[in-house]
Parts: sequence; C-alpha cells; structure tokens
Amino acid sequence: MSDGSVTEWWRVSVAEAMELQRRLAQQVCQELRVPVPITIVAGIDAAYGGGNIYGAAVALWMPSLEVIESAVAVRPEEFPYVPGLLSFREAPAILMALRSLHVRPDILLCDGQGIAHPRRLGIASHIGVLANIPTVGCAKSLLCGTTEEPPNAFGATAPVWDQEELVAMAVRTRRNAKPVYVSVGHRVDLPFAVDLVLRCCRGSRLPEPVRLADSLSKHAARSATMDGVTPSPATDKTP
DNA sequence: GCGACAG
DNA sequence: ATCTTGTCGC
Repeated sequence: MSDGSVTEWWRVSVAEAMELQRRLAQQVCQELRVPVPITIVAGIDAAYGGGNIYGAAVALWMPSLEVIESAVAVRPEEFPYVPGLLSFREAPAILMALRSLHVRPDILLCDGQGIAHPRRLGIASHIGVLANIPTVGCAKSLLCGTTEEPPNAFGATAPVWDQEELVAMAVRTRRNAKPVYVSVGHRVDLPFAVDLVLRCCRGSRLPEPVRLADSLSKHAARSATMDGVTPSPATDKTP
C-alpha cells in the first residue's frame, strides 16, 4: 500500500473525515486501563499563527505537578476548522509534539472533548486511539449535550446528557468560575477522568497540564509570528 | 427549513 | 482559535 494513505489521515474531505470518525469511535475504550499509579501526566493544546498550527505538550509529575519537560511542534494549517472535526486540524501538530517528548506520559489531558461529541470521537478520544494511550477530554464549552449548573464549590459536578447518554460531567474546578466539561477520552472511565482533572487543579479554572500547554502553544505561536519569521515546517514529517 | 456549533 | 482596553474580584 502507499504510505500516503496511511500516514496523512488528516488530508481527507469533510465526508471522509466523518466516516473515519465513525470507524475509530468503535475502538474507543471507556473502561479504566491505565498504569497504576499514574506517575506522569501530559497536557496538550494548540495555537495558531502565521498560517501555522503550534502543537504543545507539557509533561508533569503526579501528584506534585512539577514540570518534567515540554515540547512544541509546528505544522501548516491544512484542514479548516469545522465543528466536530477539530482533530483533523490540530492533532497532527499535537501528535508531533508528543512524539518529541523524552518521557512517556501515563495519560494525556486534552483541551477539547473526548466522547462528548456527535460521533463520540472528540480530539481527546481520537488522539488516544491513534497513540494507544489513556486520555481525558477537558473542554471549556460544550459541543453537544445538555447539563445543569453545578453547585458553586470546588469539585462540584453535574451530568451532561446527549441522546439519553451520559457523555461528560460539568466540573467546577474553581469557585466563581464557569465549569469545565470532562469526558472520557480513551482507556479511562468518567469517575476517574473527573478525579484526575481535580487532582491536577492548582487554583486556575484549567487544570495545570492543560493551562501550561495552552500557554506554551500561544507563546510559541506569538514569538514565531512577530519575529517576522514564518517557519515553513517540513511537509514530509509524519506526526 | 432553522439554529447550534470543541478550538 | 484570533482580533483587542479597560476593569472587577480575590
């Protein structure tokens, strides 16, 4: 077979992308299959600048949340932003950043949905299946589903339902702040996902791993963009 | 047909 | 996500 069809899975049409999601969604594991105890957690996120996408990954020790190392990867913007197809736009850069880490995270905390997705394959689940690693989705807003406002206290939760299915939990990670939406990514169950997110909170609305990855990706995009430098990432590298 | 719509 | 100033609260 030609390696192009295998490695560049994101270079597809919107219809093909949705079809691939339906297929990969069947491979998502919603049961707890993680190393015990969790020693290394990595936060991942992406930012845009100058027509490129900056994927970032930050690895931290558990339970201290001390940073071990971080990495950034740059890729050109190829797939457009289409609600429900975010992973086809951001995952290539994020996977490349993950690959350059020298440590192997036990689990990934992703900025975005896990199975709280129309076809049950948000970016967290997609990356989990592709990399065969446990993942948790932690989004700042909902893509689908309905919920109630959780009590205004740290750790309070409220279920998120979509089509009669429990797809996520609204979680209050900080008093007086809007909740975040935690969902199963891959190889974890919902209770564990919520617990991990809470154990990663250090005063901010976003759990530390995600907050740091968000910050790193933004700084990388910003600094590269205003140096008049518009990096031309190699197009032949596979994430 | 109309509105909603992760980042 | 990104474009952008000041402002309210802990």
